[in-house]
Amino acid sequence: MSITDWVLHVDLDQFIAAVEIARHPELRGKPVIVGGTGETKRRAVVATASYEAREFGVHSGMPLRTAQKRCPDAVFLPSDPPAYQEVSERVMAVLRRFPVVVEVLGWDEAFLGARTEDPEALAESVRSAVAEETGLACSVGIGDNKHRAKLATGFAKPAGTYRLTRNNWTSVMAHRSPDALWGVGTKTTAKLAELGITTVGALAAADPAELAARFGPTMGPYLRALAHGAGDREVTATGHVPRSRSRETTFQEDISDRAKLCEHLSVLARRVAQDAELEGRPAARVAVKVRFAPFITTTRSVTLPEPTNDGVTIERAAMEVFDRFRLDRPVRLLGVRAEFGKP
DNA sequence: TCTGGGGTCCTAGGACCC
DNA sequence: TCTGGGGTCCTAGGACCC
Repeated sequence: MSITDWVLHVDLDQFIAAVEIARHPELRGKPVIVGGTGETKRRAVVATASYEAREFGVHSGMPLRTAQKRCPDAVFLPSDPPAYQEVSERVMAVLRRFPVVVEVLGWDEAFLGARTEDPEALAESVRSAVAEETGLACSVGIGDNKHRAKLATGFAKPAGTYRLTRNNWTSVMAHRSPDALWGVGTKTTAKLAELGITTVGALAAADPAELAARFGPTMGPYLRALAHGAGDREVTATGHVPRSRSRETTFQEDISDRAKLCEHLSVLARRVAQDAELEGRPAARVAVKVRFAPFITTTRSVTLPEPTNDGVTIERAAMEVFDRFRLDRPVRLLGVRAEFGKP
């Protein structure tokens, strides 16, 4: 009898939309789009669209305005993070009742580290327990590491299970575009295309030296390893220690007035200081982010003489950093981030 | 496609020191 | 002051993810 280590990736289907549908049952079967305040005229993007809305080409990250053009009959709802957080905690509690290690990835995702001979059976028990106790559907990817488990979930959706391991990696993945990999996006895919690499299979066979020359000594080999399906297999339940806390605001209308910007900056800085204090960790650096119209983003930062989460000090540091920006265009976003020192 | 908010990790250049 | 090599910190920016 052999006991095998498996990684399961549990991902709730259309999570935010599903929570809203659960509390507004009359919306079931309709295109539902959640994001911002729900007002489609405001600057905001889609957090989650229901499967019905996705039929119209609506997806996460799309401006609400665009979503409304594509799907004028959709129901638009405001985002309600505390509600999602609460449901998320209930789901995670269900997962923790299984004999597994649970590593939470976000509101709607978790890795499970499991010792079992039948991961499909475990996945099905998880799916039915979550459905029964929360009313939510989820999909489960089964893999021999986190990377493969995560990608497997994509093939499991909706409301299914899929197994991706070294045995079927090549047949499932080799022909796909590199951005199918977890950690490879459109930019890297475009750079790879310049090297003549347009598939996962080609990336797996690429010359490591050439990749290192293009992407650096760490990222180059890492990309090739990803294409082989390599990945971390360690699932840990220990909550992670945040590296930073930030707050940012996109203005409904661009602001040019310096005094108004300073007011916003001061509010943001104090909120960040509060967050840092709640975290119980002193900030070592303070960064200010300015997004100018049309969409030009720059960041400046400073190392504090001494780590602190004193609100006045953080606010003053943010102001000093802000002084270094040349405000030669209207500003659409301001942000403040506190970075914690190494523990 | 007039593009939110909250994060993480990597790279690279310059300063500074030995 | 015709000038090497390495280590580390600081800073800005890029890319990606949920």
